[in-house]
Amino acid sequence: MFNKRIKIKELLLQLPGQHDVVVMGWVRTFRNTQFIALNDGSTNTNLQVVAELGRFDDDLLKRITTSAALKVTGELVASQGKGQTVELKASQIEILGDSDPEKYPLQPKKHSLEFLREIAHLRFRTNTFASIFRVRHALAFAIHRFFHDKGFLYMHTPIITASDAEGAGEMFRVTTLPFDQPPRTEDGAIDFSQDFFGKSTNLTVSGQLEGELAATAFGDIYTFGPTFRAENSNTTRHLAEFWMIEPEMAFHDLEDNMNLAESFMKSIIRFVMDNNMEDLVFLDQRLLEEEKQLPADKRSEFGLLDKLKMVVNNDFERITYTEAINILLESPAYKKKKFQYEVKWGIDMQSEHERYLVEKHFKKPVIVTNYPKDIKAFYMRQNDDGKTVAAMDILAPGIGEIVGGSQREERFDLLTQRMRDMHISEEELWWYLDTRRFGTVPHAGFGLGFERMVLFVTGMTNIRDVIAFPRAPKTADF
RNA sequence: UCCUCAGUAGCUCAGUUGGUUAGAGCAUCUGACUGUUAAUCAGAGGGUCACUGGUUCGAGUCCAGUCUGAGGAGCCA
Repeated sequence: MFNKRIKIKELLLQLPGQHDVVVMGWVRTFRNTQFIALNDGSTNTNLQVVAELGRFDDDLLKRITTSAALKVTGELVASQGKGQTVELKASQIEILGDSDPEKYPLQPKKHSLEFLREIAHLRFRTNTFASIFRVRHALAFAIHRFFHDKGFLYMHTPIITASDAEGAGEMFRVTTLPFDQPPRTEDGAIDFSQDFFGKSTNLTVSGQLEGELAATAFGDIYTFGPTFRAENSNTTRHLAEFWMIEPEMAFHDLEDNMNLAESFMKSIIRFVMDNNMEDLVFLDQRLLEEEKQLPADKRSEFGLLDKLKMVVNNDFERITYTEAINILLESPAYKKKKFQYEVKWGIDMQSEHERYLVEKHFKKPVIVTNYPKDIKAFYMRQNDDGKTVAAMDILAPGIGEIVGGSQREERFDLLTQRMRDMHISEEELWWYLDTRRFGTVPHAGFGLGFERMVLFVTGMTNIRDVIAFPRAPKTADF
């Protein structure tokens, strides 16, 4: 029977005097053969368990080592010590699972994030990662709540797809064909008609096209699922397997889209501030400590909490691509030739340009709209100027692009023309084009990289630290 | 994939111009102490200096290649 157990987060709120309290958790430290710091993952605040001298056998005390799992029964009493108001005076201590101190790699001290990445299966037992993953959970929950409250339908779009026309990068192939001796057609090509699905298939790079199908029946839908990109990207903000949120709304234009994206981001950040303040305070302090190591000019201008408050309480800056280029052209950075890459209308902005806009010029999230059509995807709605499309990217300080979206091209002729220009097969996407054949409507949507959002809210800087078991080039452990 | 930097004890790191037996703090183990807060004090054990090859009388140190990691860039969310 484990259900008498009370979680430490809940117990710490209670008044002293209760008897027969049962807690279970893992030992963080055991000080002075008397004081056990016990953690059960419900909060970073440890419960101090007091094993009074002489009350327990030496054999038992020796087994109370870092990360051993314990069941403790006792009385909640006011603490005589300074670090806590209440503590648990143990009457019974049971070792549920031993932890060999010679082999257990975590110590009660600061570890580097690089080292913890190598032992990702144990890093949840550190305060930093416990806070990150509680915040990650809260964000995921807040996302579902936000859309549910607005009457959106949660769609599960396929993970295996036969379409390679989504145009969002390299894909992972899915096949059951033997890779050493695949069947061949007469002209020597691999014969996918003999493969499991009877055609060439891949892991999805986006659920958007399927999302549009659902949106043109339900009105408002969203997807929230895993996404796979086989790009050889070795950066702090790319993964081969990541989670993406893709809302798609019928009867929405670009402005509706921006309004939704902005209120969405603010709403989920506010939810975390309302429900996980302890974790945010911890992460705020962690960031402050970490940045003390950096030279003054490399430090963030604001602390984590200040940054989040600012985002929630202020409107995002909204500018067009053309305005963005003009700001860059008139910037001191440009005049002093600080940019490595050329700035002129028509370029795909580089990281340094986006950084300048967000971190130097506006110092808050920026929504850039109406990009040149030549640098954007085929499905984005063409503007009347003939040069730009109704796209919008939200750029966040320290992260870069966090949201990418657009109003979709709902006009059949313009869409198919664009597909021909960009050599995208109309035959293969016949089902997608059907939405434009039968009751087409203005609609819009966006994609938000979930891990990038978690980075932003936790103040972490490497995306591999905000997903439990990161998949990236040469990395698929655990 | 490209550029830069790094790889020395379980962890974090020092190691001089190439020169005898490679060091420190923390962790671990042993003992002491006991209202501690990453407890403290004393002692002990712990190393294929990433790997392969080369230069040299002699390589942790110099050179080449490989692997791994970090930061930046590209691709993007």
